Amino acid sequence: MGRHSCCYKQKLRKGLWSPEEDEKLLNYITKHGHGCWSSVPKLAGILYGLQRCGKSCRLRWINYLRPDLKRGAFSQQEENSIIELHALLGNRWSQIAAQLPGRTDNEIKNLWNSSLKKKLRQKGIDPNTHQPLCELAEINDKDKQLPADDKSNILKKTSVGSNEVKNLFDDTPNPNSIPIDNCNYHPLENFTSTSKINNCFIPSSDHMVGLGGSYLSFQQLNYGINNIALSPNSNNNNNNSLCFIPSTSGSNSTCSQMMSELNSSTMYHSMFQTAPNTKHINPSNSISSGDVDGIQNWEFGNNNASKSSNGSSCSNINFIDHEDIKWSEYLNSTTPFFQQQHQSSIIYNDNEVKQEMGFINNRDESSSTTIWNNSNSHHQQHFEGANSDIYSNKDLQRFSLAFGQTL
DNA sequence: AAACACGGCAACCGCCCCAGT
DNA sequence: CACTGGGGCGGTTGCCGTGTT
Repeated sequence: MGRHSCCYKQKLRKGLWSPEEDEKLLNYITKHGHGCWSSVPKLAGILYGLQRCGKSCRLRWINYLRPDLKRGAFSQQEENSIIELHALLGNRWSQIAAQLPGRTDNEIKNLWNSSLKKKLRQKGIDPNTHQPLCELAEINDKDKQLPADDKSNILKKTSVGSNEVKNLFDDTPNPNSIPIDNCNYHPLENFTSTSKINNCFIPSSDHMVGLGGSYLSFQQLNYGINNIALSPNSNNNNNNSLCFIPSTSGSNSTCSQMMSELNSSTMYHSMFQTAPNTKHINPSNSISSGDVDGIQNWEFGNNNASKSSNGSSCSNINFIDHEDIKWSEYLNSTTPFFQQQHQSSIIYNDNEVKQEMGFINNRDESSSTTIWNNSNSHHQQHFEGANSDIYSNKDLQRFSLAFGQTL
């Protein structure tokens, strides 16, 4: 390709900017604005004798001269935010920078490459996947062992059934797994090579008065969702994001509240609203807004038998039948997670899910976003200004199976 | 004191996307 | 529809200061 056209000009300087050059560029942009960057060197060259190409001027302005830049070292909070955002967005430095006022993508990229990556590795976390290093090693080993046919048939193996579902909630070591010292986490074999979505963004139910539970249950989710956002990560096919968006048309205040919280969540916007290629999927038939309080009953299956949870009867609403929601057509062609067929009506109640999944909801901030990371340690990290739960890969896999039945 | 290693950082390079023609 | 140029982005390079041997 060669150098950019604007740099073919003769006598254009390269390398570090001198204070004099900074002053020339600053004076020019202060008085005239930058406008078309390619014209900056022409005009600034005439007016101030600046001998730089447009690209160089743009970079210098954005990364150094811009008046709204925050100087100095990154705070611990900023570092944490970068790590968390990187887990969601990958190497989309500009999008990460958009969430950190006064910081540039270049700055963040440098920090990541020089410091944060090492810190994560020291903690035993792979900086690319944000998963435990031992888990990754095991996944890779397993993938190498899988014959091609097995890989292509993995989804068939995960077709919904009580036993399979139960297995998904089983964290006990796989007897066939490769032992790794000091690693007590064993990935879910059926999903390791088909994971396409690494983040699942689920609105919180902190304000779900009367529904019980301080986290979003399947039934609540199922009731309130009529929109899905998928945010493919072009840089990392295994780090896509998915969001269940609550109904905005439902008559109940819970859904409105959830939507309001979603809209005020910077995390949500960074993941979906500002992310390129985000697809919002509106089902052709929205979910009817029935009596929320009526959805108290809920059946769940296990290896032995189905049983009912507490609550009154629930004859009208169980899971939304997948035929009522036309997500499946789309999702079938989007992510293997949702290629599962609607085969059973296994549903878990809140306590069952909470217990089985080991969620320990000890959030002490009423308005925070919580991330359960990929490990089974239930480590939580908090964001400000949001009120949502983000479940990542492993947990999403479990959710997905359950949702797969309804989609 | 000199050589070397390392980390932080600024800037460049190459590519992609998109609007205009 | 194809081409072109500008803007933007992520990867990479190389300089420089500091610490270590």
